[in-house]
Parts: sequence; C-alpha cells; structure tokens
Amino acid sequence: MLYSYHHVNYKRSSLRDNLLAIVQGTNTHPTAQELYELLRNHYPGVGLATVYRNLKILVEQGFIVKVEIKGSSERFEARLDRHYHLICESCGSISDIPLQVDQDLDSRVEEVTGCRVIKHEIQFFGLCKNCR
Amino acid sequence: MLYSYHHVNYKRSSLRDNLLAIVQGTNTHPTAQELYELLRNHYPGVGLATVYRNLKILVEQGFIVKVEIKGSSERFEARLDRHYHLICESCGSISDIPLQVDQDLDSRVEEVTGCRVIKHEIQFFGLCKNCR
DNA sequence: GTTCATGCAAATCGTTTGCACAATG
DNA sequence: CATTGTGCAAACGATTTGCATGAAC
Repeated sequence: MLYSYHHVNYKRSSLRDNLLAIVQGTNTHPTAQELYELLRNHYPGVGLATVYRNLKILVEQGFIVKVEIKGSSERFEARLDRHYHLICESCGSISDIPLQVDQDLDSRVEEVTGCRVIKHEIQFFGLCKNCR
Repeated sequence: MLYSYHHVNYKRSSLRDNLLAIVQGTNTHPTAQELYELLRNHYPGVGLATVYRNLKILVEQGFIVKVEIKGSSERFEARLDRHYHLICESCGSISDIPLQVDQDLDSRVEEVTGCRVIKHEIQFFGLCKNCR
C-alpha cells in the first residue's frame, strides 16, 4: 500500500465469481470470446469488455493464468502449477502435458548464455488424440 | 500446380531482395515496423503494408521465419535451423540460445499423451547479458 | 499483355478505455 | 457516500485487404 500510488480494493461481484467458476470448471483453455458466450447463459446482458476486465482482475489476483498461443487469441486456465501445452494443428485445441517441468533446463541455459533465466515455457505442436 | 487452385509465380523485386538482406543481416528478430523503418533508408516511399506483404512471401518461400513472442508483435529471423529463444523481461530483446534442440522430448510426449507430436518450441524468460 | 508488386486508404480483429449509471461495502 | 462493477460505444494497435497504378516477365 505504501508503495502503490493507487490501491484497488476489489469488490465482490457474482458475475466475476461465475466467470472464475467457468474457467475452473474446464480444461479447454477458453478465449475471452468463448467465456463471454458461456457467461451469457447466466448474464444475458453482459458485455465483452466486462469479461476482459474481469479476466484481467482474476489474473492479477492469481486465480487464473493467461496463456498465449501462437496464432490464437488470449486463452485462460485455472491450473496454477507449471506445465506444458500441446497445440493441435488440426483442430486448434490445447491440451495440458502430464510431464514434469524440467527445472534443470534453466540453469543449463544460464551457463551456456550468461543470461539470467527465470523460467521457460514449452509448446508442443502436433495432433491431439481426436485428430491423430 | 495440379492441386493448387491458383498458382502464384512471384516476380523479383529489389525491395523484397533488400528486405530479405536486412533480415539476414541481423540477429535482433525485428518487427515489421522496425523493418519498415530500416527499409525507408533505401525506399523512402515504401508503405508498411508492402513490408507485411513481402514478409509473408519470404516466409512462404522459406527464406525467413516468423517468431511469435508473448506480448510482442510478430518478429522475423533468417536463421532456419531450429533453436530456442530467450526473452529479456527488462528490455524486451530476444536472443538465440546456443543449446542443442532436444529431439527426444517429442517422442517422450507422444508416449505420455497419446498425441502425435511434430515439434516443440521453448521460450526462456529472464534477463539478457546487458540487463542482468 | 498478363500477372505480380506497390502505395494508399479503408477494413478487420482482438483488446482496451471513457463515460454514465448501477451495485457493493 | 466513496469506490468499484457494468454496459455501451468509441478508441486502439497490429495486421490485412481493395483498388488503381506501375514494374516484371
């Protein structure tokens, strides 16, 4: 509080609670547009801008994570543990990879490059179970 | 030719040759905007749309590669061998990582997931030599 | 003389912002 | 009541497209 010029005390909103529940209830890494359409079932008058604003807040609060995928819009997920993704080049779906994140990789890159490495992300490209 | 509805025979253009030379002559992974500004030294009247169109053609021809980086515009590079990237979280620069690409990883993910894996990409996040 | 390349302006797509009003604490 | 949440429309940045003209083959 001392160091933040403008402190925000978020108020509760059932719309945001609901949005969070939707993201937590899926593993499909939905886009803002998709979440907007789902949310309209409960909140018919909701605007897309409100969805974007609430997604940003939920990310800031640490409840969800934004996933940026080559050639696609922003996507969101509620899995907070680090993991890798596979993008299906046929249907565009995104799956979580049940593979241990290789912590060693970062130190190896530090040694080789002389850069400071904080983390890494891996995207696999291929065909998902349905499309292969 | 038989299977493409509309076949395109690209014509030579000194502007495009020049654009390619610029990308080949740097390892900074420039954006279209940056290339546009560089190209204007030789072609003062060039339009940004022309740069985008020619970059697309050069990618299609396999002379350059489009690099998509979290939170940044499209970037381009002329290194055609597979390699990993480090994004500096301080200055935003992108460096190539002199690390062997792990081909094994793809087959391991195939085994674990049951998906078909064609390739993977890794982005490291941290601080480049200058910023650390 | 076709077909491709170019410049310009307008269109598009995904995302953000400003504003007036409603809801929360 | 002070502050945040919401809907709507407008703004925005990056990229693409349409069209008329110029260059390449």
